This record gives sequence, structure tokens and C-alpha cells, in this order.
Amino acid sequence: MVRSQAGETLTIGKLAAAAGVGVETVRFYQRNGLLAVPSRRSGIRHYGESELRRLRFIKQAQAASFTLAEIAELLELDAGEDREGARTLAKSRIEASNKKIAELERARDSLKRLARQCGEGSTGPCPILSAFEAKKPRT
Amino acid sequence: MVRSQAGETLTIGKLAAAAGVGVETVRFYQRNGLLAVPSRRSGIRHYGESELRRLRFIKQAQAASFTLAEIAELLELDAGEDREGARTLAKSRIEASNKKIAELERARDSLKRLARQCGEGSTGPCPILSAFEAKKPRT
DNA sequence: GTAAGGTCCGTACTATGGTACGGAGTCAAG
DNA sequence: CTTGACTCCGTACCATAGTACGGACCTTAC
Repeated sequence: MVRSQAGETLTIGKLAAAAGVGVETVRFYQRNGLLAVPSRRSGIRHYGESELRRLRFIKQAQAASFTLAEIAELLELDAGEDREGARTLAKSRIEASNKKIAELERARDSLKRLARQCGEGSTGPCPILSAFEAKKPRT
Repeated sequence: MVRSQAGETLTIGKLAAAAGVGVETVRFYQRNGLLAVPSRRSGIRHYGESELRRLRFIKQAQAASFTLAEIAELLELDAGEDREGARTLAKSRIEASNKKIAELERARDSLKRLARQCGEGSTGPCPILSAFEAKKPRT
């Protein structure tokens, strides 16, 4: 039964290439339950749109600083249609993202200070360590 | 012999506690050249303000997404008073920080969308995967 | 003067996120 | 119907950033 347009049957190599990861990475995700291992019609497994979407999702989520464990959790919530759980997880992640963003902004400002103090002509101290002592406790 | 204000002689345990890290972490940093190993007057090594500052710096820089290798580099630049190098490194890190921040913001917005779509009453699909397909190609 | 607790040091182990390797099977082209 | 590329699978290995362990030594208090 040739169900569905065969246009969607990728081998693991094609799938990996399409998602911009390595074959080994796909296999790694399979081992870790992030990606289903499709059954095979013969010796070789075939993948479709959904796996590709999933892979891309994983990449996006990683870029968002999710760990693979968290991503797995998200995917499970999705599979289980657990709206409640998904919302909760999303909210806690939003919190975490905000924290991380604030942290990075603070750090970036320290770096800016550093770059300025070590500026072109100047001959002052350029104190890398103290550049990070950001908020002097001017209690 | 009580030489000098004994205020500044910390043992490794005190140092670690003061910086909010574990003793093993201090030793790990020493092994990796991030922290000098002070000579010892007797069997036990003693630490002062500068080591504490350095440790705190490392923590700050880590929060700023520097790797330990990069932090080591920064510390060397500091020691060598290499203004040029420090400025360059700082600038490249500022770039990286901006990128990371933007990435996190995008992710956070995806999460917000997700939380909203999975909102209280609705019974639709709550599509976690598509929540991350951020920029819908509304070509 | 001894017992508790801290330090010293090397080595080993952990978790995370892959990456590499080797042998066997499979598939498509020529 | 063979060759070469690709797949399958297990196992091993890598870097990063620690954490844990065990025996020896030191220090301090009682």
C-alpha cells in the first residue's frame, strides 16, 4: 500500500541534511527518545515531514537554551495534548528566559565598559577584572 | 607569628565559601590555570583578596556565557595589560551577547505564543511544535 | 597528646551533547 | 551481478565543567 505521496520518504542522510544536522546527531536523538525510530519497509528506515519538523523544532528549542531533556518533555506534552502541562512549562521557561536575558545584558554592559576603558588612545588601567565588578555596592 | 593583618589569609575552604563555590571547584580552576596556586608557608596554602576577586570575576564572566577558556584568555590579557587584545575580545563578546540575547528573545516570544495558544479555555490543538515555527512564511 | 576536622593531591567519575568507528547489510547504477 | 555509496547498530571517544574519593598530612582544641 503506497499510501501518501512518496515524495516524503527521506533516508536518514537526507533527513539530516535537510535539518542541517549530522546523521549521527539524528541517531543520537533517536537513542534519547527525542525522535521516533520509524519502522522499515526493508533494511532501511524512511522519514517524512513530521520527523523533519521535529528535528527543526529541536534546533529552535536548543537555540532557546532548552536542554534536550526539556525538549523531550515539551514533545511529550505535545504528544499527550497536555495543554495544562505545556502552558506551565512554557511559563517557567519564559521566566528563565527573562532571567537569562537580563544576565546577558548585564554582562554585555560590563563588556561595553571594558571596551570603553580600554579604548584606543587612553593609557589608564584597563582593568578587566574590575570591569565586571559591575554594580559597586554603593549601599 | 601573626604577621600582617590576618584578615586576608583565607584557607581554601574559606575562600571557596566566600566566593560561593566548592573547594573542588577552586582546585579545578587551579589545575586549569584560572587561579594561581599560592605558595605555602607551611603545609597549607593561604589566599587573599586578589584570589577572591578573581574567583568572583570568573563567576560573573561565566554568567555572561564566557567559557572557562575564554575567561582564562581574559585573565591573561589582564595580566599582560594587553589593551588591544582585551578590547578586541570584549567587542567580539558583545556581538555574541547581542546575538544570544536576540535568540533568547525570539524563543521567549515563541513561548509566549505557545502559552497563549494553550490558553485556559480553548480546546484546539495547542501545537507546541508549530509555536516554534516562529516566522510563518506568510510570503 | 590525641582526636576532629581541614587541607593536599592524584585519580576517577558524572552529565551533557554530540562525534567517530567498524563491521554488516542494503540499494541503485552500470 | 558487482561496485560503491549509503544505512544499521553497538560501542567508544571527545570537550566542557565540574564532583567525588581516598590516603596522607597539618592544625587546633580539648
